[in-house]
Amino acid sequence: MKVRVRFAPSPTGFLHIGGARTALFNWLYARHTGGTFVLRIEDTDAARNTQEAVEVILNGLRWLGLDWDEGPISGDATGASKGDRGPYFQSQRSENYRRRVEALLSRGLAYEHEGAIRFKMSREPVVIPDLVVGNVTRELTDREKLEPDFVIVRSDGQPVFHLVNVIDDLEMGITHVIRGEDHLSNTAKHIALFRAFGVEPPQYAHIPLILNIDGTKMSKRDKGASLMTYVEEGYAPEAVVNYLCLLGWSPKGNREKVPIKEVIELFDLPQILRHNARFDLNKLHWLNGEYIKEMSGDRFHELAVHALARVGIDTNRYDLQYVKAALDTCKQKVKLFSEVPTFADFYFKEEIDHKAQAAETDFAPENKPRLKQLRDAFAQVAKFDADTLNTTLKGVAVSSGASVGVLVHPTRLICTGRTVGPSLYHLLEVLGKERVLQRFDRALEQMG
RNA sequence: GACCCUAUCGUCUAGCGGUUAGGACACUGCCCUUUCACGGCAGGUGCACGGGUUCGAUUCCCGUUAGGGUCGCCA
Repeated sequence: MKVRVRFAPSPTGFLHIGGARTALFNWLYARHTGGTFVLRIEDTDAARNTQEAVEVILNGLRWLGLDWDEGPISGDATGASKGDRGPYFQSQRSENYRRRVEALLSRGLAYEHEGAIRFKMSREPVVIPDLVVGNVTRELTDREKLEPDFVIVRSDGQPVFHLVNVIDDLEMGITHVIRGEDHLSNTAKHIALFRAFGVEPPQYAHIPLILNIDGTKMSKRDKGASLMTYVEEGYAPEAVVNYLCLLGWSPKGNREKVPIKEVIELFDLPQILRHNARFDLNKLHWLNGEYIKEMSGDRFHELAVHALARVGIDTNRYDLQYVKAALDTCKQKVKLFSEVPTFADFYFKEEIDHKAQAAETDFAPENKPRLKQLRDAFAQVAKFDADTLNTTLKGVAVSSGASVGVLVHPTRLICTGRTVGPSLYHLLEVLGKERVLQRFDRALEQMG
């Protein structure tokens, strides 16, 4: 039987990083088995769910590169979708639910109570076969012993999650339910419901949760809980996906950076770890740097320009070759696109603000004659390239009796305003003689 | 309160009865480089605790502790 898995998020206005990981594992399993990945929107809470909230999810999945074979095409619940098992929005499936509830009612498996409809739940322990956790025997809690039956349709006529989730999985032919471990206990209800509908439940695989680095639950309020954080902070999607794969699963062989194609080949449900994992931003950061180093210059360029635009730097005002050359000096240096501005903003500013603390020492009075000499030497060079500038600066150091460092640091500060950045001589070359001399003149003037 | 899941360096993990317990991130030195980063070398830190089973337990079983989850007319 062909594998059919699904990701069934509720459009709350953001995509939780844990949800993204659940989507990823479903997608991986579908791709690994040659199965079908279905996207279903659980928008039963009409008041809260908006089209924009659905778009957030769709865009998040697209950003990650998790394409779905069936499901919505846009956030419009009544719009077109792909696949023949729709609708893929629960808000459009009321008739299916109504029919199913009628069937339960007529067979005496559900009953009305205070305007709501309750399902007659098994009083016996339910065994949950789970591909990750193993067989779990779920007994009733003391509270459930008081009242084992549970509401499937509210008194206002709205069906509840447990009901619609099961009906949809059943009608959409879902073969494997891969979801967060927070659903493990509730699975007893789902299994009972499937049987009430006369079918055996799908296979279950409950994956461990992602916790904060301190081991606490990651809630909506925690920084980093939303996938958008990583989009905005300048992470590359392939790095985020790779990192997420490493949480609760391992490619073995002491490997960390693994191309998604290989993950698809290696991935399988039984190897998923059973314990929760903490989200380690340090490792993601490192991994992101690895992906940046290997990405094409064009892709780096595109994402870096975007990062600069985010802080108000419009690179379009500059010559394309200049922008490319400038960004090339940063590619091997940054680990995050949000770091690009601090490495490259000086290329795109006419006036440089010098970091005050560094200026105190670098712009000391005794440095001024040496820097003036360096400025004039730079003005004389025939070819304004890194090698020439390197030898020129060293020559000035010798003739002025200063150490190279005494010239290097102020030069960096004069031209970039910062104490860290790209390789000095290369950055000078890219800036060009005109800008460099301008910046020297202005700084010399400020030194009084 | 009840029920369920889990437990290897600070973090992610390899391990599936006998290993000097391996790797990665992070951290600390040194080298390279007169910025930062990369790279190279070196280093410290771990099988939660207590009982079993076994010739032998990180590995199997039980308990304790700790963490997480669930018991909604939320999803």
